[in-house]
Formats: sequence, structure tokens, C-alpha cells
Amino acid sequence: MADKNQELRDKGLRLTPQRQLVLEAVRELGHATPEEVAEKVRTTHPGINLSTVYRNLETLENVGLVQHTHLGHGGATYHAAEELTHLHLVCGKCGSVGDAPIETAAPFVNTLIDEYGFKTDVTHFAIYGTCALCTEKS
Amino acid sequence: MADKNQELRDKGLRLTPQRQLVLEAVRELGHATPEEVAEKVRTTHPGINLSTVYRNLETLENVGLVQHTHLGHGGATYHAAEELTHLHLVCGKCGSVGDAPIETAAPFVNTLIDEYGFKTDVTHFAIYGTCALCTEKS
DNA sequence: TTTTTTCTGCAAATTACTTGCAACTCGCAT
DNA sequence: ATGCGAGTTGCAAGTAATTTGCAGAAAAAA
Repeated sequence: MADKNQELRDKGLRLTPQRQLVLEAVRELGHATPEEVAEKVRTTHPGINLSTVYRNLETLENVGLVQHTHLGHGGATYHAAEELTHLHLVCGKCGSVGDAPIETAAPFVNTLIDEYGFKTDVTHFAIYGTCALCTEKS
Repeated sequence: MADKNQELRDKGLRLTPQRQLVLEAVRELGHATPEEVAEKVRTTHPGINLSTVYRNLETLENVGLVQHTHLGHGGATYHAAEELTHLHLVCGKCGSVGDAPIETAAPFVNTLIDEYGFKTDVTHFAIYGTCALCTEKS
């Protein structure tokens, strides 16, 4: 964990237990809302305040260790930066979140660059639709 | 306007001035937040309540006359169903919203169907990235 | 018209997040 | 080791955006 300490300090951040736990939680959860992160952190550090979680997620995002994505209605969900290598396929019927490799979108992304000069970050918003299961059912 | 009346009645909806105005406003505005719709409606019907706007947008969405899209942080924006024929390219730097024809995404959409059975609605979430202008500047 | 049923307005409630501030503590410099 | 100062935390209050409960208003049906 000396490395983990270093990782945060290198970014100019102070090393607090809360901050470490928030980062750990995001990494372990894969993707999670601030509320879910807080809940996870509370299993080992019950007293943590929700605003501390929000503030740390923001701080960690500023230094590039985590990122947020919009998977649904209002709420953002957070990912560890290393894991942001897939698209999110959100099903509007059942709410499930599937993954697809980011390369799936590569031709689309290239088209947007070529024709509009628009550099897309496909992971920032979910891809919305109906999953295979729900399509069958209807 | 007999046709417009019919249009709503056909869907089993009662014809109220508020409802007509909300639908009109969405059509005229192209895309708008609930707040913007309310403001527009108030130019001719000052007393309308914000919750009436919300409820009507929801109702109109249920019968398929309007749809909502996520262009940014939390808020949804509403479109007339007829006009949902383009992608939204949202720039994370300047906040501008560009359009691109929906066909741009067709190959991508097909790939997702073929490989994952996932039927995408590309208009529901914005496509996020950096626009040509902001890319130049940096 | 009268009845039925759906809408509307209003006020209060909820949700998700942000902010102000005093107390605390991390890490550098003694 | 010890202390100092800036970055952090917890707490409580504050926002912003949307939702809900309800009684009265007003469409459509009878």
C-alpha cells in the first residue's frame, strides 16, 4: 500500500483514510453512485459523511483517478479511470447495464471526427435501448 | 385546429388549454427543459403551474407525442416526437449542442444488434465529447 | 343538465446534491 | 519529536429540480 499512498500523494492530494476508502470503493464496485460508494465505505468507516464522499469523488475526478458517467435519469455513476474501457448499454425496460468493448464504437467515433470534427467520449453517456432479453419478451 | 384536438383525443387524453399549450411549446422550441416549456407557455397562459407542465410532459410522453433526452447533468430535455431525427453532440467544454443525422450511427447501431441483440435508441442520450471549435482552441 | 372522471393549482414533501463554517489532522519544517 | 498551516472533515443548513396529496375546477359522457 506504500504504492497506493504514493499514487495519491503524487497528485498533490493529502492522504486521509476517507479518501483512500472512497477510491478503493470505486475500484471494487466497478461502477457506483455516490450513495453506493458511501454505503460501501461505511462498512469499514461508519462515520463517513456523504458530503465527504461527494467532495472526494470530485477531487479524485479532477486528478484523473476516477470518472463519472451518466447511466440514467439524474444520477452520475463513478468508475475508476483504469476501468473505463467499455461502453454501457442501459436497458430502458429492465434497467440492466451491459458492457461492450469500446472498439465497437470506433467506426462511429471516426465518422464523427471526420465529418464534424467532433471528438467523442463514448463512455461518458450510456448507450440507451432495449436489451436482448427484454426484446424477446415483447 | 380540429386536427390537433383530434390528435390528443385519439390518445385518450382530455383536451385542456394547458395541455395544448405544452405540446405546442415543445414543438416550437425544438428542444427544451420543463422550465423552458413553462416559460414559453406562460407568455400566453401566465397562470400555468410548473407541476402541470411536468405532468403533461409525462403524459404526452406516455402517448408518444413527445420524448425526452438527456443532454447534460441531471435535467431532461423534451422534443416533439416527429423531430427526433438527429443525434445530439454535446460539447463538454463549451456546452454547445450540435446535431448530426441519425444515419451517422446506423452501422454502430447495427453492430450492437448483431453482436449483443441490443436495440439502441441513439437519441435518448447525448453523444458527449469536444466540438471542433474547442478542439482547435486547445 | 347532471354525472363521471380527469386535470389543475397549490402547498408540502422528496431527492440529490452543495455550501458555510468550526474543528481536526496530515505532512512539512523545524 | 513537536508545532504550524493548509487542506479536509463533519455537521447543519441551503438549493434546485422534481413529485405528490388533495380539494376544487372543468372536460366528456350520459
